[in-house]
Amino acid sequence: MSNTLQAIRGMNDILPDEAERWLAFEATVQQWLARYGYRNIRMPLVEQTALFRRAIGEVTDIVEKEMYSWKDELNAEELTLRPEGTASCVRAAIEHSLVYDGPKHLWYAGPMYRHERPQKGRYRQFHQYGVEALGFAGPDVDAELIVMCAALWKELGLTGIRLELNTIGSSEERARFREQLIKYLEGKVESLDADGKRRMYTNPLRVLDSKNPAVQDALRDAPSLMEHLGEDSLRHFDAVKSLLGAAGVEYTLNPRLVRGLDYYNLTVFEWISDALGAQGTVCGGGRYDGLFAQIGGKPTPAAGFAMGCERLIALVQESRRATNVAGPAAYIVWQGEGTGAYALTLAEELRAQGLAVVQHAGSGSFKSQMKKADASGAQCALIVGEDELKSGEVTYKPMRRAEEQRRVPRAGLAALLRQP
RNA sequence: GUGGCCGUAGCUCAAUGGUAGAGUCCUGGAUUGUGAUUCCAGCUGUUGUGGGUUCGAGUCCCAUCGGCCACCCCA
Repeated sequence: MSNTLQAIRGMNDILPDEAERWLAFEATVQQWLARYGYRNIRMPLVEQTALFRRAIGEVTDIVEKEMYSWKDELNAEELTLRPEGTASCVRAAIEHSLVYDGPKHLWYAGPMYRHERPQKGRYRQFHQYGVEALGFAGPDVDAELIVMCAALWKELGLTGIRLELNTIGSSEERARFREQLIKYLEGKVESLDADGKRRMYTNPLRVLDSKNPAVQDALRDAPSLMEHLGEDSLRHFDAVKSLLGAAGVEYTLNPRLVRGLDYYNLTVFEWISDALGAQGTVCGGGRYDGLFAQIGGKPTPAAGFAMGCERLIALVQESRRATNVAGPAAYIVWQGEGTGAYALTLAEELRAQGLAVVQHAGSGSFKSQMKKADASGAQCALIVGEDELKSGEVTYKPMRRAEEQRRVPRAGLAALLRQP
């Protein structure tokens, strides 16, 4: 394709058939958010690079190799296309003192950008819904966030999504554990793979998450984070677990779940499906009490999660038999001297009464117009010819049920079209 | 970023190294203004792109772009 332009790798066009599924999905999600009292916030797609470096962490995969960053020569600013939404959301909350008069429930949606090798369910531009509870310290919020996810899966008709849960304690507890872990890893250097060696000092907790069997073998006697947690952290986690139990939400504890962004503490979770291949995480989040202070705000507890639209819509599509999109109420077929204006005003009249009406556009024989009417999925064809024009009528021809066509006066058409 | 498989008509796919095809879609027709079935006819290609080997390349080789799968990572 030397001569033709195509979309950037990993950035997809969403064509009408699929876009309609997106609209249905988003309508469901937004109603669900409203029921939980979350309010919308919209942030720019571009932020200062420093925001993500500080929020997500210097040695995370996202910051190390996945960000679309560049220098805007016009203002000598280092900018980045957002790889996730939480950092922007918290930045906005600090900038506008959103939690000054109390905690806030917020949600946002939109594209995120990560320069990874594309794969099904993993794109360079992908879309998330993010849900953030800012200013709430208690475990009840963690539990509510998780419970509301479960409710959404149910509403979307999704089954087979499992919840993995863990606690990673406070940053102090993690720091102490980190030292112990590094000491342990130093004794096992020969058994680590390249990735493990690289991460040993920069991000040793992620070494625990390795899928390499040899590495896992070497980790058999590694110290566990859970044993390094203090009473407060354990109590918080117990409260989350017991609330989930009360709500009937099942989970599996995954002590190796540490998540890829540095800002998390205490509760972390992922919702995972096995129906999507290797990109099975459909939603992930947790508590991030340190983030506000980390990017220059007043210390403020917070928790949230993000879910991936592409992956969820793929699941919905798989689990639900294809719902046929409703066509317009009518397709106007017109032919003959002066019928164009008659058809146009008829269409506008019906639309003004809330009906979806497609008027045939362009040339085409009568037969081909009828074919288009059928292909549009319209409930009926409205035929306007010179005869109808003269008498001020319209020929009404139902297309989805066995019923004879008939001439009807223009006046009562809207009511007729509304009948099931 | 690493490794593997793949790329032919709008779509789904054929074609021993020897003339690029089918189905579908689309367009027109089967008595004047009637769709979805049927019948007839027609349109559709720089075989992703660029090189190379060969008398001859969709087919073999190299590069490149794109897709899929796994790793990695996460939504």
